[in-house]
Amino acid sequence: MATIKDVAKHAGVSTSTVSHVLNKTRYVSEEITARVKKAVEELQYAPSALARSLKLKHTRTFGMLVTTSTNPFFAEVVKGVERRCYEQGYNLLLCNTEGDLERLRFNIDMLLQKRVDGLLLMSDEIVSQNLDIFARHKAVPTVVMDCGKTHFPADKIQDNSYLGGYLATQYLIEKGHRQIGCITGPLNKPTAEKRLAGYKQALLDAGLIINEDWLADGDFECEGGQQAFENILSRGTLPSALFVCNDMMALGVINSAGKHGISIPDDLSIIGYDDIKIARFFTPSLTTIHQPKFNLGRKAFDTLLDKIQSKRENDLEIKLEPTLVERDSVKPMD
Amino acid sequence: MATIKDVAKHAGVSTSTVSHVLNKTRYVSEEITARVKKAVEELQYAPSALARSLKLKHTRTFGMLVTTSTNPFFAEVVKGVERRCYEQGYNLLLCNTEGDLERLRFNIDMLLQKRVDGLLLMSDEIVSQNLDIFARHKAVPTVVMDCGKTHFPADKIQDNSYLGGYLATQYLIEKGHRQIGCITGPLNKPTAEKRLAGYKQALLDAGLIINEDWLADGDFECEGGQQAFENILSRGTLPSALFVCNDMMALGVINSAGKHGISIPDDLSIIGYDDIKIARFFTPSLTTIHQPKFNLGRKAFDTLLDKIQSKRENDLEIKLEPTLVERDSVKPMD
DNA sequence: ACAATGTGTTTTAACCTTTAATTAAAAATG
DNA sequence: CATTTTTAATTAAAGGTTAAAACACATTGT
Repeated sequence: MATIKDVAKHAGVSTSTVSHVLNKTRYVSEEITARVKKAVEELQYAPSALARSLKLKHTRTFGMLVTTSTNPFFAEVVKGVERRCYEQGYNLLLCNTEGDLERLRFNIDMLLQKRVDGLLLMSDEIVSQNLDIFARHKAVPTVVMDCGKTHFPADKIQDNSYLGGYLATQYLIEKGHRQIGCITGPLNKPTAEKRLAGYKQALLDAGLIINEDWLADGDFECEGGQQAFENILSRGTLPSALFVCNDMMALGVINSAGKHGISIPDDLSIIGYDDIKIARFFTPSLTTIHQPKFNLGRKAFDTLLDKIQSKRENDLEIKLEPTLVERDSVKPMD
Repeated sequence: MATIKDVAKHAGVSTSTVSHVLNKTRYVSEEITARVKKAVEELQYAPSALARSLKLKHTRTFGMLVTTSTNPFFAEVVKGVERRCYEQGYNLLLCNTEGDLERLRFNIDMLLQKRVDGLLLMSDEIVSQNLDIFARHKAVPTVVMDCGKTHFPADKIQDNSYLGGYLATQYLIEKGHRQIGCITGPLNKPTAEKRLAGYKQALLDAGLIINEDWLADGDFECEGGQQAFENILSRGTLPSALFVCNDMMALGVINSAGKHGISIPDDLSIIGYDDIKIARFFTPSLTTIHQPKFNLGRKAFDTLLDKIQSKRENDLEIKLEPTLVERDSVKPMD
């Protein structure tokens, strides 16, 4: 591996000059520039980002923590930030926590030792967790991408799950439904809790009662949706519509309903949440609350970059609004 | 940010001693060890992986390139390698190519400048591409995770798509189907091509004819599956069964079939490929060819790690065999 | 003619580690 | 007790880069 020294020697100049022509960081005469470039070419020189970062005190690398990158929702957000990384010449170190707090700590520690320039946190476990880990390191610009408080300073991108929950339920009511159940996420997660709150408020505002028999909590995965649905099913009569708090669980309940001969939307209307890419390809196409996932990823990246470039001190709180997307899984009641 | 020097000064020892107690790389007396540890604690010292890597000439970081990490198949494989990374104390730099060759080159260059210890390539674009980029850098251990030849040395993990295609088609035949169509992936991709070849051979072996009307190619995404299906539909009579070359496209055709009032599996049997996690939650549950995705990711990581640790020179070729998983999307013909 | 200014390049220190070589002190040996 | 061996620590170089400071030389103004 050729180093900058080799190039310098080969071109008969100093390393400093080589550095300057490579980085265009000050004028170097035509002739020498040419000589250096030729040497670079001949030696197949590729600079060491390691040495560069050591000196420059930045790595052009962000670290990102997610609960599970296989979850389509997370996957789409991650892709949004990754795309932006590419556009801005950054790299992304991706870590899954899989709900393991130890893994979370370990990963953060590792990322900080690797001196990432910023941290993107989309892992519910963090919230309410007092991360001593952060104390060990210089404060790194951080953006956290779920609601809930943190014990450390960070920008926050909020998805307004409360509004989403309200919107979904309101839509069902508009369509004439009066018996509306809800399959929530794990209620210790702020997003899940807020969607439920939105649901309840919408019901309340419409003067409808909340039937506990039609409430069940899942795990934001297909399995959990299925189980929650079976749960509700086992308790007797079904509602006419169900607000399922994310699309993955909705997939689970559609599948489960099918097995019980319950037709969606004829026997039961369903509205989901997230609008993951495959939602429109469910059978029936899923009516759902759209989350601007790509934008969320983009915004998170941009906020981080801005914090670094502008040396902004205060912490931002950015709200992204959900919208309803109407497809075929909700039947109007007459 | 405290450095090792600060710790040394604070503990009244040399940096070298601090390094030794931190890395347990040689005996240091009880007393001094304690003093150093105390200093580390008090100064909240966290070593710089950057400086460390510069000296040690390894980064404990792998780079991974995929076409799109949102595709569940890729996502699951990525997660497999990421899990293994965590277990072995590595980090993963994830890059999407999104089919863009320029982006591929740029990313590889970046990863190599960052001095990743190894490269995992799961991006079809590479194949048949003569990547001059590699010449600029020291040969980095690489494993490529799709079939097809490469112009550079690398370990290969192969998924035996030919066998998978054969298995799928054979299964349909066993179930009594005689009119069997196929929706392929983009035929310039080796995996797509091989699955088709397996399909054809199975048909041939059973003495069945290949009806071109029942063949269409998609893009390995939902949309492509839909279009391909509409395509076949528009050509007249449907076959009784369809081998759809990945699960995402299968989702698309199930959705499309639903819209045309075609019932799966009563009117049309479908078998998919990949066995992505959500396949069992399709309606009906998708019969499909299981790919050991997690194992693929794991194997890829392990092969890379082994190459590095054992300094193996030759290139391995590892075959992972697909298996059939029977669910509800194929109806036996009587 | 000579100081002042400007230009293009080099020297050198710094970034933070690890580790081979070295030293100093203690322990063992004859 | 003098000498060798062992042990435990330190010194200093190396890893590959950047950039401030220094330098050498040419140009300009008076």
